[in-house]
Amino acid sequence: MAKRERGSLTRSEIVKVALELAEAEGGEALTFRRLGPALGVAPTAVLRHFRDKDELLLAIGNQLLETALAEVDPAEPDWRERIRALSRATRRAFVAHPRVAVLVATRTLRQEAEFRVVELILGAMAQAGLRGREAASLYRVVADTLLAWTAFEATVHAVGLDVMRKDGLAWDREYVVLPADRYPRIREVAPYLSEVDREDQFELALELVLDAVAARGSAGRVD
Amino acid sequence: MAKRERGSLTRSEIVKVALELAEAEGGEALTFRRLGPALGVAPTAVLRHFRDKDELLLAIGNQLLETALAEVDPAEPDWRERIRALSRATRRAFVAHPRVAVLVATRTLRQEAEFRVVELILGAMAQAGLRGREAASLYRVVADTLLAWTAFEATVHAVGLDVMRKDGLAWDREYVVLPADRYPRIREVAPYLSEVDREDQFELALELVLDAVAARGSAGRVD
DNA sequence: ACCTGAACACCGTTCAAGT
DNA sequence: ACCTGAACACCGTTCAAGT
Repeated sequence: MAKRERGSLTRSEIVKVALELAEAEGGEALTFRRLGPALGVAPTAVLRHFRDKDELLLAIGNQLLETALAEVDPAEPDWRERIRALSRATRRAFVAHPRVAVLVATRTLRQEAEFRVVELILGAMAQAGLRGREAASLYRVVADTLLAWTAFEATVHAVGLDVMRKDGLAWDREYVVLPADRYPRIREVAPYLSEVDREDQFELALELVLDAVAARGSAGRVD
Repeated sequence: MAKRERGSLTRSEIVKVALELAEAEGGEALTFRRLGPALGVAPTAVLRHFRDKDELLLAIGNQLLETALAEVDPAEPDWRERIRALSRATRRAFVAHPRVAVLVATRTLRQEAEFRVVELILGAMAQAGLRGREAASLYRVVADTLLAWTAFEATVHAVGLDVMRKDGLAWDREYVVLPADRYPRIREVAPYLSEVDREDQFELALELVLDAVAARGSAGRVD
């Protein structure tokens, strides 16, 4: 534990170390009592910078989104490509920190980075030709699809790391052994389920939504 | 606390009371120390029926899915309608117990009811004309879309109940107040965001996926 | 076989006290 | 202003003991 000068503890360093701690030792290791010492400080010192644990969690989520946003070129002229870039970057950022991602992916962050993401998606909707009510509706489909898939993928990866937990998606090892007479379809498709590429799935779900946006927006398109 | 005979504590009663307790007092009230007395029993007695808290949680999730499945008519001949019925029933079951739903919606349950859901969706894929690898791929899009939206909606409702928490999706109250120069699109669309009907959104996302399934399956359709 | 009660090893958060 | 240390009110889980 490095010695610490008095004013040297910052929110951003706490977030960074918390992220590392949770990723290295698992989400359940993310406690003030372990985080303090990891920062070279008393467990309660962190509470001088974050009101409570939830505020720390949301800040960590914001950090993941910031990382994703940094990879997106806002000058990219094609709105579909802009959404793809955002989606892939978000997926990468969250999957790179799966154990933390599962803790924050389903949360509404209400932080800077989230607003920027919303603005980016809404900008794409507008360029696709969507306005008002319809823009809001399709925005939600896009945003929630991104959010949902990201959360899902993060869960899969986190579970892969936490070999201890009984949770999981080991279709090949578990589902194949089910009684074939009661679950004939699962039996049939099980070998393919285990080899489905998650990145391809993510792209596919994304394209379905973008197709819908394009179809509905084509009347008023600006490009 | 009703007096209890010795062998009278069952898994199904524990699940039922746990569901009620969590729904009435919030997810964080779902502890063995509170659940025991609610059942008229010592806190640790529940551990005689569930290995640990996680096993109890998965059993609660299974219970929600059972409720949903009971509403689906497996004899419905139209595969799209079967998926719609399943999706709506799942949505209803989870939204009816939002505080519990957020705890279990993103989990892989590996219980009876989950297998039945998978089998049902895969059956629909087969009837749509999808086989093997493609059936597996589109199954995942359908299942994950259902799962993700259910989790999302449950979160929104749970947050609505937990007025205490800072979390939420109060677009109308919060986002409108953002600096318009930095977030012009949010400013424009904010009023519509708050009035988007979630059930419609759910249906829309679902239809997009069903359209994709129908398009890819039309070659080998069985009907 | 099923349940209890004490004990163990943890939590987040508050708050008076230190520097 | 920032940090510490003790204290408070909780957790899940284990285990010897009871019936």
